[in-house]
Amino acid sequence: MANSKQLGQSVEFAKAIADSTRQKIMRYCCCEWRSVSEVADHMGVTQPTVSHHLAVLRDAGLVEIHHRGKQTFYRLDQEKMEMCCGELTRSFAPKGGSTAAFKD
Amino acid sequence: MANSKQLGQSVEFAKAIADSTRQKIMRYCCCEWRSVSEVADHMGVTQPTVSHHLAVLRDAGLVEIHHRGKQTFYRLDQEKMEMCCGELTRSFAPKGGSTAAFKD
DNA sequence: TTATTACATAGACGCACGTCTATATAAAGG
DNA sequence: CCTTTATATAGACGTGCGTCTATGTAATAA
Repeated sequence: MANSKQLGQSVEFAKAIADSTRQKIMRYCCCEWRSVSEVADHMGVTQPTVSHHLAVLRDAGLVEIHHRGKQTFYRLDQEKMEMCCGELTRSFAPKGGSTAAFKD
Repeated sequence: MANSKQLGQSVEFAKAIADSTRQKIMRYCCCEWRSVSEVADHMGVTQPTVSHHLAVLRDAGLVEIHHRGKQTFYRLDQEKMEMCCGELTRSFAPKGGSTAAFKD
């Protein structure tokens, strides 16, 4: 039952980022540690909704977590993001080199 | 150009590839032109299901289309794929360079 | 201890999505 | 014309997902 790992990884990654609210959270948590309430205040959704989305990102391994007191801080794992995007590129754009996407 | 459109593009792209059947089709149509029935025969789903998934990929601009006689051929647009993956990387992994995803 | 704060979890609701069968459309041939 | 082949489309059905409210849990302070 646990076959085709690589494909499952890319599918799980795509599902994790396939939501506008989640991508907003990802952008907000991209470069700074953010608490749950901080994220909830910054966006137009409730705190449980934010917790749900952060749990999805956590299960996909896309965020780092850090506890301090009563608060929980999340930050996007940029390395993991780059790895997943790179895997997508290698899977679905094998013809291209590594520079085609970075033309100015 | 509107920066807010980029977000919508990334969400639409993620939604388009966030399905295992669709990713299988994408892999099968990655480097060769494939007819609809050819894809349906290669996978375990019906022809209308394949047509549906190809329509989703077409609406997202991820496949090229070519008609010949009664048949319709599809091929994954690798350039578009690389552009979308690059946009994801630039959005969610801005710290990394263009080579970090390929480290061992 | 109790109260408060921050977050997670459970359950419900509605909508979107994947898959199917049935049917329509278009092209090629008899 | 009619038939066959290849694909697209419509509709139905079940499942998954995003969001909410209500509640549980852990940490801090009085």
